[in-house]
Amino acid sequence: MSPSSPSTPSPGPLSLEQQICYAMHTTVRAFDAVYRELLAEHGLSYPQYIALMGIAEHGPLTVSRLGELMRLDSGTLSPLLKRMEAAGLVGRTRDPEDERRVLVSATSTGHERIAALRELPQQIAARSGLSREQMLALHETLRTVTDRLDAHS
Amino acid sequence: MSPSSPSTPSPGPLSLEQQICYAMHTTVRAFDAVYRELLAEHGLSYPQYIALMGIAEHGPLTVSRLGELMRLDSGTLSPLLKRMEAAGLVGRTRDPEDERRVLVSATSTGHERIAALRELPQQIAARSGLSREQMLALHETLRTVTDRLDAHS
DNA sequence: GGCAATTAAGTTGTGCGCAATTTGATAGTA
DNA sequence: TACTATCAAATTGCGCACAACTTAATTGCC
Repeated sequence: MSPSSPSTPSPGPLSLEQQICYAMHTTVRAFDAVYRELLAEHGLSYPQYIALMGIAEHGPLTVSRLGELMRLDSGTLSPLLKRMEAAGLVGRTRDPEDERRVLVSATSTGHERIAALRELPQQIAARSGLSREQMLALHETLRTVTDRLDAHS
Repeated sequence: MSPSSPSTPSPGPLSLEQQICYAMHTTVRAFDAVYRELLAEHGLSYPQYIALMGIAEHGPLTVSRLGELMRLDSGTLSPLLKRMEAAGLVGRTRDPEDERRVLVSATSTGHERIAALRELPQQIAARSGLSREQMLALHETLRTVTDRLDAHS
C-alpha cells in the first residue's frame, strides 16, 4: 500500500522538512534577513517598518487599534513606540476625549521615511522571484489560512 | 487608466494590507498562537518543537548543523539548547573527534515528547482549513520563495 | 615544534514577543 | 457622592533572534 494512500493518513511521524511550520519558519527567516538588510540604512527594524506603515496610513490611532492591525499587544507595542518616538518617527499624545488612550501618529520625518521606502515592495517582490500571479496567490492563501486559524479561537 | 495597468507599476505608496510582509507577519502571528496553545501542555515553545524534531530526526548533530537546518546561529541556539538540556529533552556532549564541536541528541524523554506530538501536523492542517492540494501548493511556494531570497545573497 | 589563521560554541547587548500584573482613567450603580 | 467594575496603556519577567565579541580547539605553514 502506498504511503500516500487515503487510508493511511498518518504514515509514521512526519519528517521535519515536510511540516508546514518548518517551511513557514524557514521562509520567515529568509524574509527577515532581506528586510533587515534593506531597512538597515533607514534605521528601521522589520516590525518598526510595519508599524510605521500602519500609523502613516491609518492616521492617528490608538495603541490598541494598532495592536489589532499588527496582532501585537501593548507589552510589545509600548516599548516599540517609545523607541520610534525617541527616533523622531512618531508622536504619542493622550487622547483628550479619554485620557486612557494614547494616540499615535507619524511625524513629518516618519512620513518622509515611508516615502523613501516607496520602492521596497517591488524590491522584495523582485527578490522573491514570484510572478505577479504567484504573489497574489500566495497573498490570498495567507489570508485564507489566517482567517481559518483565527476562526477556531 | 486603471491602477493595475502594466504601464503603472507603482501607483502611489502601497497600502500596508497589500504588502506581502504584512500578510506574512499576520499569518505567522496566527500560526504562533495556535502552536503556542497546542504545545503549552507539552512544555515546549515553537522553536523548541522545531529544534527537537530536527534533533530527533537527524540524529546526533552539531550546533552549527542544527543552525543550518533552522537558520539560526549559536547566539540563539546555545541558550535554547541549554534550556532544553535542563528540561531533560536533549543531551549535549563535546565531540571527541573535535573538541570544538558539541553533539546534540534527543534523550529518551525527548523522543517520547516528539512521539506524543505525532498528531500535531494533522491538527494544524485541520485548523488551517487548507486542502491537501492547497497545503502542498503553499509548501512549494514557500520553498521557492526561500530559495530565491537566498540566491540573492 | 611553534605560531598565526581559522573554526565552533558561548557570551553580551539590544530589540521583538507574550503572559501576568500594575497604574490610571472611565463607566456604572447603589 | 462613593464604590466597584471595566478598560487602556505601561511594566515586569522570560524566551527568541541577531550582531559583535570572546574563548577554546584545530589546521596550516614555517
